[in-house]
Amino acid sequence: MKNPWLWYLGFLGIQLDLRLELKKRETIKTKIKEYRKELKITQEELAEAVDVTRQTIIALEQGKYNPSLILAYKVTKALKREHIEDVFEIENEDLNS
Amino acid sequence: MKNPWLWYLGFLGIQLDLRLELKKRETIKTKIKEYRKELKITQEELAEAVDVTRQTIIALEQGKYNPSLILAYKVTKALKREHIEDVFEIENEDLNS
DNA sequence: ATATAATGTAAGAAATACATTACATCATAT
DNA sequence: ATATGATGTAATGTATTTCTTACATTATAT
Repeated sequence: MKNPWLWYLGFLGIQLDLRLELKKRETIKTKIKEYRKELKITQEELAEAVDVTRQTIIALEQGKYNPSLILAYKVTKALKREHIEDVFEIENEDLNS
Repeated sequence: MKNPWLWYLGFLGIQLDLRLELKKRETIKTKIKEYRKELKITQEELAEAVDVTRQTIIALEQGKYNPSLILAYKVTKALKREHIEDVFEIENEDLNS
């Protein structure tokens, strides 16, 4: 990399990459943790109730991914909520992922 | 396969396999097609609106898979419905998949 | 202070949602 | 009767969810 302009372009590229990465991985805010604590159940118990691993619950609580509809529904019911949207807050920001 | 009992067991196994296969792939009834026709839009138009391919819309209309939450949400809004559950009817049968 | 329960992190394998391409069928209009 | 638009099927590839295993950290109780 001799040419500093090319180098700079590369740098911009990396920045863009990081932003896209954030945009993709970021949000899908959920109230799972909040509601789970209200019900005084552990991650493990919730996991068993909806038939996934504890890792999956952790990832969901941290908004790390976009769950399948059925899983979102099961979690909603396990947390005694009526609508999926009560637990998973989907915002316009998420809508370009 | 000389022993007919073994053969029969194998046969039962295949039957079970087929049933499980159905159970997995089957349902997730949706009203996508119904609501889409009400709005007089084509599969292609809906696909563009929610930013997936037409193949994906076809698969969803046929209940061929369990969409991601965000996709389910986008489709719900594109069809002018309030709740995801209005469009995707998740039933107890689906809950062991 | 230390054992134990609960939560978090990481990395790789497995399953499946979704994309892509190409072609087939069906309906409707001309 | 045939062109055209809308819908359906199939096969293969890519991306992301979910599982598995193992270990690290934090909270709680004794």
